[in-house]
Amino acid sequence: MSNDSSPPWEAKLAEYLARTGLRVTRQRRAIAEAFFTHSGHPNIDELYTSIRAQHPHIGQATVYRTLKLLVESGLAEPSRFGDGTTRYEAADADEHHDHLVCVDCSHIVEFRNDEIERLQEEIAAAHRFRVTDHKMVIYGVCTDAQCPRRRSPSSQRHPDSRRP
Amino acid sequence: MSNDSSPPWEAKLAEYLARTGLRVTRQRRAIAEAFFTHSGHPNIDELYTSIRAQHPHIGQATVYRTLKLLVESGLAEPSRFGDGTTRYEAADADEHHDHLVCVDCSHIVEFRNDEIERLQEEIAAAHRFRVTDHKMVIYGVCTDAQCPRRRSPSSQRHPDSRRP
DNA sequence: CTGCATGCAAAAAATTTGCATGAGG
DNA sequence: CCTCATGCAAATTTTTTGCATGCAG
Repeated sequence: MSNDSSPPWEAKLAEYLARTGLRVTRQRRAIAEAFFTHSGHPNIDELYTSIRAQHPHIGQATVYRTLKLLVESGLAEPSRFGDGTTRYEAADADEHHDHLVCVDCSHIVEFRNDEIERLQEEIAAAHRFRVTDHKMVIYGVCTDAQCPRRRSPSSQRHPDSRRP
Repeated sequence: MSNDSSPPWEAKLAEYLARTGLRVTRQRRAIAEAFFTHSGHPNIDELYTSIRAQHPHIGQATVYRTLKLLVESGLAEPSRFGDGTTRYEAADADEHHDHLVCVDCSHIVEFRNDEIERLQEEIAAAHRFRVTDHKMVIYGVCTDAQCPRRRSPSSQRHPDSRRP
């Protein structure tokens, strides 16, 4: 793994950087690779940790700066799921999806629902808004044993504005 | 204004505090009153500022602590709209609504759509989740002159993980 | 070469917490 | 009275920024 001739994000990133007059640096490539290789919805700290393994002297600030570039270029998408950190995932311009988050184990399930997407456009139009983006997060609890960290069925409010 | 014999939240708050073995203090009453009187979706800083006018020596930490109580009691609901702060609004248990946020002027419009609510339950059920809460925010731009701070039609990405 | 990029550490911003003092029931 | 609550400041946590130096083009 990681010896693919050229992953698709490489060209998109290079194109964005060129277009914006920015440079393709070793760090940006390393951070982008770590990001696109990482599973799930990592936050900066998790990315920084996994990057450090291969590139011990990349600074955390560079990870922040590069993820911001990835978001601006449309390659990454940020979300907040209530743990106080911003989490990122690879963006797919024409296949937006939303999230279902288990408040017990923090497991995240992605889903897409065209009807909801359509309703959102409809609602925005009714209020004379042109949609630029939208986020929907459903917080819940697994009703069967799927949830690995399943706990007692109390204290199940959504975790907005909570820190661990 | 503010000389109503007894606003509805007063009893609910007292009941919650009693049930939890906590006390009804001058500060908690003052903060709750400021919160329920405040229009829009204030954050802690905005609440603190408006409370200060009447109660100059209430500390910011008390505002944080009290808003947490209001959320736990179900009287307030927290949301994040992308400006880096947690904003609060009075909660209405059986009339959940979502938000439409203008990325130019930060104006917030509330809306409710039963079809979306229903679809959310359906989606959660399909993934064997029991919904505890959900949040949907549509970011957009006013398409007519409603938006007071309307600016150039560029730089219109949603403002997640952004600080002012 | 020249200016953007990086690392480091300090700064900011939002929120939480420790502790001595104050006050509700 | 006896806790719980508060104010204040310090501590935490996440993210941003300043600056001297490094490196891409």
